[in-house]
Amino acid sequence: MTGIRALADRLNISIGTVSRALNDKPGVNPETRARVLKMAQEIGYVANAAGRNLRKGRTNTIGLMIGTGPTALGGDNFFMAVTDAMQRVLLEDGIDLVLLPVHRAMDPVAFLHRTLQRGSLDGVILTATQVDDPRIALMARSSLPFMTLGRSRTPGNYLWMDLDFEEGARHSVMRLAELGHRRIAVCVPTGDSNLAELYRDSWRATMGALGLPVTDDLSFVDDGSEDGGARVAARLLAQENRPTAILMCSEPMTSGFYGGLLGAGARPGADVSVVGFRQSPLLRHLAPPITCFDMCLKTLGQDMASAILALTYGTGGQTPPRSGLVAMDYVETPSVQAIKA
Amino acid sequence: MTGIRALADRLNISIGTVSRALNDKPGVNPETRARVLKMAQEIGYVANAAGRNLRKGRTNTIGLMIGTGPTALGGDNFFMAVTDAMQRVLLEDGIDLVLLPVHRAMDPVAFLHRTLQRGSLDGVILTATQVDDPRIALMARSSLPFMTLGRSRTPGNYLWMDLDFEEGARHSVMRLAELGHRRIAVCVPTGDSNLAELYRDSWRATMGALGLPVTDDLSFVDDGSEDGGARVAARLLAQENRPTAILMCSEPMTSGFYGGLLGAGARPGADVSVVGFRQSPLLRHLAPPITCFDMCLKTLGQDMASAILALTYGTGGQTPPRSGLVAMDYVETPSVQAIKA
DNA sequence: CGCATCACCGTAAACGTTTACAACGATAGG
DNA sequence: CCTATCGTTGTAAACGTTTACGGTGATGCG
Repeated sequence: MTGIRALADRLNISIGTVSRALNDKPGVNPETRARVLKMAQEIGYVANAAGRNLRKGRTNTIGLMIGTGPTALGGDNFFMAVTDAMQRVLLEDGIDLVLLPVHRAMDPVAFLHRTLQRGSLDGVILTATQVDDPRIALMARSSLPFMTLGRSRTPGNYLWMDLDFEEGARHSVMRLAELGHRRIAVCVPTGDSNLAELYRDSWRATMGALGLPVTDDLSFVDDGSEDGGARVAARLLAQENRPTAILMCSEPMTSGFYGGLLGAGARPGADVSVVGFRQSPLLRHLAPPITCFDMCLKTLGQDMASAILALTYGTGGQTPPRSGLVAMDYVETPSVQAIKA
Repeated sequence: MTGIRALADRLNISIGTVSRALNDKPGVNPETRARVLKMAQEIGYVANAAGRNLRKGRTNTIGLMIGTGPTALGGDNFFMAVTDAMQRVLLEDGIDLVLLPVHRAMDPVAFLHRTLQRGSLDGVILTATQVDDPRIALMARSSLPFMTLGRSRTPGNYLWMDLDFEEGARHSVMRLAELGHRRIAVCVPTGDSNLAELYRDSWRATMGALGLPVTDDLSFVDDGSEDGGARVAARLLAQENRPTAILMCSEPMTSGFYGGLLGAGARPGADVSVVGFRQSPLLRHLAPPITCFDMCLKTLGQDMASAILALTYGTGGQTPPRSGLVAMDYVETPSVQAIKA
């Protein structure tokens, strides 16, 4: 004798009434309801998850698919900051978050497919979206609510939220041009990250609009590690007609790039202006401090949590959440300096 | 018509046989089994989680209870490193990991109690154990397998794994004494963390054994932030009979302590020897580099995952996992220097 | 009084799976 | 031929909950 049965027996009423009382359904005597709630509190009854899930066809669980390793979105603890804020909102509604980590050897699509089939999720959040991401098509076919952190070029109208790094790249280039820079480089990690792709596209477009050169030797690519960043520094310094500024799109690479410059006797800021992407513990102690974007990851996480909640559990009443970009503030430091006339 | 029923109908056999075939139960014709598996693969059938959970009374899910915020164990991305390694092992057995984050305003015990009652977990891993942790008694009463990352003084024989920071403190003190230091301080964050408690106890015991002074002015406590570390530096420098060395037990505090020293014109290493705890991105760019312990978090995560798997799903055959400490390597840098004779 | 309405409650079906049990035909042994 | 055994399969109960449905007594109204 366990579960709701035990509770009902102890009160000498039926399990139906107990269930109605606990779930705030109409048609139960207020006095009876009070007795049920009191007894439930007393014996610490909580509805069994599997039974409820099976009957209601919903699990109160949202899946968060993340990549792992150095090339994960933003690297470092970007992810923790967003996740923490998300969980805080989800918990208020009693919704669990389960991590779906994708490691190098796994096929993300097959993994996601299996997970969907198990029916243990009410909704899904995809992160680390690729330029052309087959997971989006899979989700769309699945009829399960989902959204993405980051955009993809996969067509279809799904819900996404993203940081406005296109505006970030545009603003950085314009500011550097204002300071007299003409050879402004960009650096992205290898891989298929849509973030990197859009960032570089925006750099290219802005450079073109300003009549600045957009040549291959201004576009650096290496793996998204500190070593990769150091190699980029070496390659940049080796050019006879050096870029005077660079936009970095990866935190570890930014750190490594700094190290590469300093190791070769070049001064960040004075010799090569550097714009990073996100402030992070990894970069906080760079000297000079890195120019980068101040992004409110807490807001991003909260907004995403609210959005997936509305999408998944929302009654038709409220307005559906809209896709959108969250702005970032460009914070300039001596890592960006004017060209000496 | 959905689920296993659809699969059975398509093959014109009963759902019982299908289930037996999929679960490798004996008593099913090999040819039939092959047909079932093939068809399952073809239509992408995966057993519904809720149905299976309800029937089998197990959920293939392990809960990981974590603190959040700056005082979380090890701060920074210590947690991510361990979790990532854990998940990799769990995934191989098809076990999910669900995060149970505890925020400041929540009562961890009530939260854990509710979660247990829901019956959605097969096992639990507790982290950030307090000196006297009521969650351990709760788990022990629950008859659910559990283990902890970190020890507590709560009696009872439960399974735990931990980093051997007692040995770390002991080794650090002995090494500093060998270098001529006599006034060796220790710094821990405020709060009830058992890690900090044991660390300081070990410092005290080793100091005593070596006949070195153990006075209150050698024991610093402040909140576990960078600001807290900076305040400790100020207080230390203000003493007339300054400590010549200090053991730091928190990453952010170590970073702040460095900043405090440098801001006051004191040189880490030359003026005050500093031993950190863990190498991390936050500390990687300190100058001089910080002396600290090299701990293999990947191994720790894997060991913990294997242990909780054995404890939760293990057949009686294998030997039960044992509690234990994982060793750390003391890596000395110029942040620790000998006393000038 | 007869009937309809109402508030409240109990009953039982349903969710999708696993598994104990029964059933069946085939084979073997007496 | 009868029976026992074996291999394979079908049947149905069970897991714990939610909820549609029907039932019951009380109340209101004509």
